[in-house]
Amino acid sequence: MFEAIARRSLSDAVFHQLMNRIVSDELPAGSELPSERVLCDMLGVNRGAVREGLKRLQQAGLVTIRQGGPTLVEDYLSGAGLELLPSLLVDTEGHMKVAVARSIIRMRQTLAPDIARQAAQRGGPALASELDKIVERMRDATDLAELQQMAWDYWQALVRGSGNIAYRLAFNSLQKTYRTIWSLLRETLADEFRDVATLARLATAVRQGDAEGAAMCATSHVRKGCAAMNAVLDVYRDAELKLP
Amino acid sequence: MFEAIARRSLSDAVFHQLMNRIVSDELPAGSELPSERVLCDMLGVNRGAVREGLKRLQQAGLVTIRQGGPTLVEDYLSGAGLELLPSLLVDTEGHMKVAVARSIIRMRQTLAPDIARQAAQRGGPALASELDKIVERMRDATDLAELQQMAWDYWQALVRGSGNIAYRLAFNSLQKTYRTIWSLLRETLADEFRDVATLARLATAVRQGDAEGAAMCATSHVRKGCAAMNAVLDVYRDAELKLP
DNA sequence: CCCGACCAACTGGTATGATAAGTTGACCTT
DNA sequence: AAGGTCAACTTATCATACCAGTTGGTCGGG
Repeated sequence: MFEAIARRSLSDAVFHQLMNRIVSDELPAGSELPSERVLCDMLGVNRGAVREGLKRLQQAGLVTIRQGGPTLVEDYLSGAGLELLPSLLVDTEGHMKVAVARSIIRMRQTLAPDIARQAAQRGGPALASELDKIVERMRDATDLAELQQMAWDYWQALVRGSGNIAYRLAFNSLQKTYRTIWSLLRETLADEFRDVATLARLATAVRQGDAEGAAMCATSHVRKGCAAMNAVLDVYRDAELKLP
Repeated sequence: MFEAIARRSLSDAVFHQLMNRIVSDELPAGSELPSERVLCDMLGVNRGAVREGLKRLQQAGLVTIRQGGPTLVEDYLSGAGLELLPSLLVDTEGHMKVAVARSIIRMRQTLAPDIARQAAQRGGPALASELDKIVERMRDATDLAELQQMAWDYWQALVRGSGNIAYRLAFNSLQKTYRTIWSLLRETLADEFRDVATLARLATAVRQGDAEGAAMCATSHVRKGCAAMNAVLDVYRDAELKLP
């Protein structure tokens, strides 16, 4: 019903404003940022806030800071990591970039089977029980929003159970990205969420240590959602999709 | 011969010290950090430096900062993104975590074929020519270090050509990770680097738009390196590998 | 002419103080 | 017991110094 009041610090505001200007090519790669003191005047904040924002841009690989020289904008496609994905998917006006969305779908489609495979190899009955428990709750779910959250919990458990740290970190980055379009995904992926049967079969495969069976379950499960998502995106071919 | 003098700012030092203490569980999830002022005393730096470091920890998903309350350490396996991988792979004493290394190898093995597949679908002759050019230079290479760099350039071009933004960002994160063990990889992956023939076949598949052929080339190419790497890691089963 | 020393005017980096604003928990009132 | 009040924390912000590195010039000796 009620949602938390969003509060952002000044340095957050500095960071996001500059990041958005960079990813929108308003500040192209190779261009110079104004000096810290000038930025203070332009943004109307103190130097500490500007410095914190710039340091975070540097950490994100979007700029390089040199003492004595100007701060340079880097090519974010070459320097930034997966954590930039949420900002690339949705721009400041709330438009979703279709090309980015397709990229994410593809990555999910590629990783999901191997996550399931490795989970079956290393998860054991403990993981299988955990998955079964989530499946049970999904069977009883009435609300689609609940179902969506539980489907996510299922994958979170699977990734944890895979014991693959790289997958887990990538999954975290993807989660933050999904959250930006969470409500849109709810309707689009509804059929995938309701495909509890396949998730149950996947859990069984995990229990039996059937790696290839688990991978096949994962493949067929995410195929549903990927197809639905691509169908939605096809309507907007290479355009931008206005989010509600 | 000579290498650049590494200089790090105080806020960098603060960030890295705290990050290392968090990923080494010296500061476990749920624990509270000292207040900014106390940290200033303990670390012997000014508050600005501490604040910049803390803000970066927050951005990395390692802590949550609340005004009025203590700064809490988060579970980095649940909150951090792929950009944390370099810090997890090698600890402060220069020991490589074998489990992390295996995770990365697996991710590479999973993503590589689909990167090649998508590159073949979308790269076209322009990409193929670029790849051919790199292959030619690799054939002439004498130094293993040069070969390593060019092999990397090859994959960089392939990922760019795939047009998949998510892959590209993940690739950037992986690159920063590889760089931390660059010299170790040189010897271990030597056989993969010398397998220029398969890269040439992959380029041909890209030129012909043969997606599945490209994927198969990629699979067989990275299999060599992955096997070699796993063989090295097997010696150190679940232990840590001291880097030179 | 060239090269190096020098210097002034930038740049970011550090330090310190004061003030505002949010959180918490004890305590007191009703 | 529920709710209001307040003191003692915390982080957030601001302002102003000064330190340190880079840059680009001028200048003088080879």
